[in-house]
Amino acid sequence: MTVRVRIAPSPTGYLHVGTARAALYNWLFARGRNGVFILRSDDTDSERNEPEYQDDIVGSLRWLGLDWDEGIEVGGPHAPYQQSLRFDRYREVALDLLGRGLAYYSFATPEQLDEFRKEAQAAGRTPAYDGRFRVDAEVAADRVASGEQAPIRLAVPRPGSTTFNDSVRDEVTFDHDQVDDFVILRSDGSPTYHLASTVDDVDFGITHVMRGEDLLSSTPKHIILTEAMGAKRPVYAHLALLMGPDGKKLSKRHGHTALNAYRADGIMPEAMVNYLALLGWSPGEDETVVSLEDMVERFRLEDVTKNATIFDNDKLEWMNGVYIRELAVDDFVARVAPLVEADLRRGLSSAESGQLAAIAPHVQERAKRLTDVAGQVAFLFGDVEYDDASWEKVMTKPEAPIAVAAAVAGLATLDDWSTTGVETTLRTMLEETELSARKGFQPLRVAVTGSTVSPPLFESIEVLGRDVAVARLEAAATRMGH
RNA sequence: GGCCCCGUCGUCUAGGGGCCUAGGACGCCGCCCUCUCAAGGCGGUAACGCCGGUUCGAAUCCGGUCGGGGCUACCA
Repeated sequence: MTVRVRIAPSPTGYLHVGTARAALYNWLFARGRNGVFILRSDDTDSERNEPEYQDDIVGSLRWLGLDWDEGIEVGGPHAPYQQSLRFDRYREVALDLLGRGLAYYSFATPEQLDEFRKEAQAAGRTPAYDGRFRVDAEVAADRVASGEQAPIRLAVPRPGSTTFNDSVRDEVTFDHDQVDDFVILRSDGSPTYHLASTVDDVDFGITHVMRGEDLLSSTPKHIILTEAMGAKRPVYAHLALLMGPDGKKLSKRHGHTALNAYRADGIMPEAMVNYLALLGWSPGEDETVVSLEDMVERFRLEDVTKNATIFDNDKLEWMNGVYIRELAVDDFVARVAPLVEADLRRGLSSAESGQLAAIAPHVQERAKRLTDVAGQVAFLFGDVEYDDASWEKVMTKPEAPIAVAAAVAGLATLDDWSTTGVETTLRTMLEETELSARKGFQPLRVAVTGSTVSPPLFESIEVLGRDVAVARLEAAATRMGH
């Protein structure tokens, strides 16, 4: 039987990193087994759905490099893959269950239910609704026929229990008195999540349901429903939730929860995938940088950890640096050029593109995020902006004017304008002025780049060009009062 | 409150009775390299929540306890 898995986000918010991780695990599982990966939209909540979110979900998944075989925007044999378009089907299932006595119209009032739950809780019993206010089928039918609106609840078999074998958690059992007679169809005729989701899983032939642990205790409901529909239950695998640094469920106050924010912050999709994959899964050996092919080949549900995992930005950033350094230089330039232009708020001329390409290898190994680069190369494409602290720290020292003057003298007449030419000239300057490299070069760096921190000095000067470099040195000399 | 899940360095993890004086990675600290900052190299810091039990032997098995998390809607 071919493996069929799905990810089913609700378009009520941007793609959450936790959902992205679940999507990745499903994708890895499918790809490693010749399976089918499906993207479905669980958009039953018309109040909170936004097209913007749907677009973000699709776009973010694609950005990560995850493709799907059936679903939103690609269609497939079970189209549409959008719950809001399948309400008739859910109603049909609910009515069928009703007809077979497996579900019933519920006339319990919210007050009754509320009171029941309060009493149960006060008595230390479980507050799950057991259907005690259920009325006779004929009575119910009459009331509905006379126009009364009522939700349909599933009649959970009592007494009873549901046991299932979770692929990551092993055997889990829920006694049915922990499971209430939950609503499957609201009184307005719309389906609840539980109904829509399990009908789709059945209809779409889903074989493995991999999802967040927050749905673990809903699983018996889904199993009872599935089997009431006469279908075979899928294999379940519940992934532990992502936590913030304080151990609480990852939320906005911890920083970013939306995947798109990481993209905007200069995280590479390849790094994100690698990081997310290892957040709760281990290939078993002492490896941290793993190729996508390796992941596909080695991913197994049994190797997914049960522990809740804390999202660690530092490690993500480190890994992003690793991936940035692995890039071919021209690929790096291609990814970074638009960011530099955005920062400049203008396009790069072809000469400037050449400068960017020339300095690229030197900033590539210094970047942790793609967005770091614009700031590191800004000195090439505009006037110098002196960083106050840098100026104060370096240019007020007695050796600063000496070093700058000597550099101007040397560079202005340099014939061989190359990295080595610049270096030789400046090292000669060092000997003449009897300054250490540190003391002699820092003033030049500040004069030329505006900061004590920059790409390597000789390369920076070379790429800047003689005219600009010398002009900046002279301007700095003037500013120092010499 | 009830039910369910989970507990190895600060974090992600390896480990599945002796290979564990517990390994790797991030972070942090130190040294080296060095024109700054990074990168890189080398070294260091740091964990089996606790209590019992089983066993010749327990991070590994069992029980309890404590701690964390999830669910407990006509939300998803």
